[in-house]
Amino acid sequence: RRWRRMPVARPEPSDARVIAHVDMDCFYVQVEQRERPELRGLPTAVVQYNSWKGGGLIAVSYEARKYGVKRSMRGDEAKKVCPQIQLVQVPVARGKADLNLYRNAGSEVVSILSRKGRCERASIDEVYLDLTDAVETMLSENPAETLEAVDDEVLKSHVLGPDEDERKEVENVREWFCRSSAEHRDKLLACGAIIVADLRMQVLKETQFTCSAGIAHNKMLAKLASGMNKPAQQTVVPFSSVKGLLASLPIKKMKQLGGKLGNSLQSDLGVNTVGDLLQFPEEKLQERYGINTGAWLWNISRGISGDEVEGRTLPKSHGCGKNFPGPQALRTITSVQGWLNDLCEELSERLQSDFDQNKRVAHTLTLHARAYKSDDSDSQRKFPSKSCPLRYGTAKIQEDALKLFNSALRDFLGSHRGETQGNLNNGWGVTALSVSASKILAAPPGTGSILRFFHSCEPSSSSSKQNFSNIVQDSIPLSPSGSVSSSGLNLAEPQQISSAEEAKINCGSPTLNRDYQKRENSKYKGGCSILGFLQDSKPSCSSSKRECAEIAQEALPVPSSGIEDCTEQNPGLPLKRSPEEVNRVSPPSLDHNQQRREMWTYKVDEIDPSVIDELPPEIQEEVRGWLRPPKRANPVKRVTLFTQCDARRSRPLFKFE
DNA sequence: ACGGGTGTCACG
DNA sequence: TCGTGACAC
Repeated sequence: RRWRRMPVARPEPSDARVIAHVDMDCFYVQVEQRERPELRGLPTAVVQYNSWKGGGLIAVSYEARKYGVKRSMRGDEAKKVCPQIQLVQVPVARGKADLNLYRNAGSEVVSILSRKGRCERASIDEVYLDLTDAVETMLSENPAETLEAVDDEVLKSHVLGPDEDERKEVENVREWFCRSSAEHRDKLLACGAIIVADLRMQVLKETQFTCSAGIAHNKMLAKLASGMNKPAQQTVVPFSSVKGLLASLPIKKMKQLGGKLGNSLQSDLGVNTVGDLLQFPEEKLQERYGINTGAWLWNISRGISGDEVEGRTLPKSHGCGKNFPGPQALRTITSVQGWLNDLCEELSERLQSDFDQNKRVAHTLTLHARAYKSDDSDSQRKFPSKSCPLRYGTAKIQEDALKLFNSALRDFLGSHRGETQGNLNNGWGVTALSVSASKILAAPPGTGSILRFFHSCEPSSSSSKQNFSNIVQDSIPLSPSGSVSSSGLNLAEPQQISSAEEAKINCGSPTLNRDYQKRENSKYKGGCSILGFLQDSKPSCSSSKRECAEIAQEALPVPSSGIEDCTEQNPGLPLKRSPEEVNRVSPPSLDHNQQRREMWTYKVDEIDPSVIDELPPEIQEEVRGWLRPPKRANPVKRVTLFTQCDARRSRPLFKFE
């Protein structure tokens, strides 16, 4: 048995750190209660999809918990145990739950919590803070007076005592701080507690949300502590209390041990508490669970965890997905395509807003699905994930996602006698679909102007029947080399499955019920269609368009898809250049990545410096790093693009060869 | 046929 | 590298 996914053991830093974990209280409920204040104080739960058994609960207020309402109950069950419960539905968009409201609320909180110290967004409603520096300066500047000046509210914390059973707690941090036996480490935590209490108060004032927090010397203990006194309270774990705390702590309460590994520890080793783990020598644990996991287990049983707080307030990926349980399973390419289009549309919007807000672009598109095949006994067989370079623009993403799906479906069905034609299939059904965008990096400076430029060219309404570019795109034959993505996948459509439906794609009319099976594909809209059009432009298009296409290819930090590489359809234009011809700008960390280097082709010395100022501070720093010592390129002829749509600027933003 | 939808990470 | 699996909320 291999144990994957366990964190790698890292040595604890020599100096004591002050780490906080902040956890929003029943977050989705609070967000909904802020929207509808009349729900405040009432037993409330947030449900999604309430038509089947009242929907599934995903957040439960503390008032409702008193009645025994639990997460993962059905709405109907909740009504039984708590008839007066207020059930609020998650917003629905494009036929699926839309969590943007909560994501945005989470961002509000992060922006406040990140004011002090390094901040890691651990999930939509959880944050880790490294307050070591803040505490050290606080302690060095005014040791004792700080505490005098501090509001009493801010001094309220639960402080775990050293005794295992008798959880003697101190409520007032000042007393605890000033007690004679106080160690330096404890004073650090006390200051941390004050900072955290203050931050939580700011969160409450500015967002109306309450949260709970844990303050300790590492992430693991801070996380453990944040859940010990909820809601709206905070808990400190002094060093001297760690042993006693862990000794009696059920192993499954520890993060990462709530699943199979925790089960194995219980049933295979008879370990029920973290303390029980102490008996096992590191080698024994490594023998059974592997070097890394074994070492990690040995460490956490002693309260040792060196994981750093990553300074990251933004997500590393965006995904959209939906399940189609049981009878709802999708059984035709057409219905899959319909849903894929919806999912991709949402993803595209989220990518656009990530770009607008954070100046970041994603580089990889991945499709995941679950499917069954009834003919084979193996009912829930493994449906492979597939990925490809991500091209911006809704229509592009939709197109690529469908190709990924078809490619994966072919693998899934295997070399099988799958005489799948039309909408009839060999008993396959898709029970889950999702698309995600990853490898999100800072956009090269000026990308925004380019995107805006193309955006202004595009029709304002994305919901109108904008089939022009789709017709163009659909009519483009895949070149032999274009059908193979850079990752080596053959994404050519399985003709026997989809060609019939593909032909009908543009004839559909919108439906209200999203029943993609009965009606032909309802929506196959052009999103960023001009950009797509330009990227796909063929020799037949006008020369000015070809120029634009080239600009798009060259300037956007977005790979032209490996699926169909239109550069080969633009003969005579200098689309490909060797690295020696231009100074290419790319993040130093990716210097080894040949593929990515070829996508970014700015002349370092010709980037308008003012665009850098538009970037968020964290990204500015990175970008400035790329801009240092510009080496002189050989003189070349150039094409200059003036961005007419950017009225603020009179200078050309870019010059291209 | 279901906690759903998202997100992160280690590993081969 | 990509794809998988595990885990969490």
